[in-house]
Amino acid sequence: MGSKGLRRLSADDVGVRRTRQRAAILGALGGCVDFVSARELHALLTSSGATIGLTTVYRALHDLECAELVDVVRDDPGGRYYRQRPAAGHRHYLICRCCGLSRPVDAEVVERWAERIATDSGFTDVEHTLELSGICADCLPAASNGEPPCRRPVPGS
Amino acid sequence: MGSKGLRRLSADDVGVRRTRQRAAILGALGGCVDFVSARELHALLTSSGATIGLTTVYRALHDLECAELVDVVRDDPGGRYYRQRPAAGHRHYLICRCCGLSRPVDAEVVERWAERIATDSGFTDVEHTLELSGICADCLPAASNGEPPCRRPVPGS
DNA sequence: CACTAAATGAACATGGTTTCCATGTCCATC
DNA sequence: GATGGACATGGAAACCATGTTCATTTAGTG
Repeated sequence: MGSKGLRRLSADDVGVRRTRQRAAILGALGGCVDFVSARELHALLTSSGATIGLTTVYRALHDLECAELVDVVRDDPGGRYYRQRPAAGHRHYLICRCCGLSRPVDAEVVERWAERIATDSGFTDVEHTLELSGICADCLPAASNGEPPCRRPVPGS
Repeated sequence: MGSKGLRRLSADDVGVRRTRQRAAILGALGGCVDFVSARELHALLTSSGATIGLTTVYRALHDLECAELVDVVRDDPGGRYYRQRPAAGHRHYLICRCCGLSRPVDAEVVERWAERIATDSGFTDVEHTLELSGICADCLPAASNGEPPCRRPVPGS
């Protein structure tokens, strides 16, 4: 397995190849505004004509995750959802539990807090995960009627 | 399924019974300092002589989670780990990726930040999850040698 | 003591993710 | 143009935590 991640996905890099499949995955990810699961991405790709295996999608997403080129959130049962990282640096999101709408939030405060915890605690190599979820304005009417999720069963608390 | 949660686990509550198994689960949870998985808890209970089904452990932990009497963290593949909530209110933890040592951290800053996001965003019913992980001082020597986890394969980034 | 809803637990189902492994593809070299 | 090794692919099967079913047991009540 290509456990080195696909750094820049350029043919110049040693040990990482640019393939039709990876290009397709990157392309599809770029076209998604919100978070998608590996299966959703695979369905998207195959339904648009691409020939690609589910395994390959999982692998590519995993590599992208290691390379920190995508952001990941988890839903309640533990499923992973991926989104292209909008800019440099570590981003956090506020996600609608109903429709999956995702919006990056500024978490500078939390970053600094986490750094302080790290130095104060005696722990090294401290990492953090942070997820915010709620009901967006569009979904509020439906959600308050106890209706099921509008589009996708995305992240939970 | 007991979808009402086991509120106070007192016989006064209508519809919730105190059983040998639940008492054992609560007892075992109380005896654990750090996070345990459902399976670990089940193993702990059966190996100490109790007769209890894995299903029952899952159900009880789920109920406790709903009742907010336990805190939950997830490891990388999505498994859940439970710990008795140390006091009232929402707690966050710093957990050693190597040995599983868990230490509650004061996250007032984050709580307030999350509330502000909630009001600013137009989202309602905003919830947050936050996890910190690192390598504790005791594990640092072993971890830096690339050795495998000391005791348990607990949470990751 | 009898009765009933709640709880139990073994077997089975589920579903997302990972591993296996045979095959395919790319690239440098001969 | 052929060769070989490293990297990549993908279908099938394994994995594993969790959910579901349902016959049986049990707690607590009347």
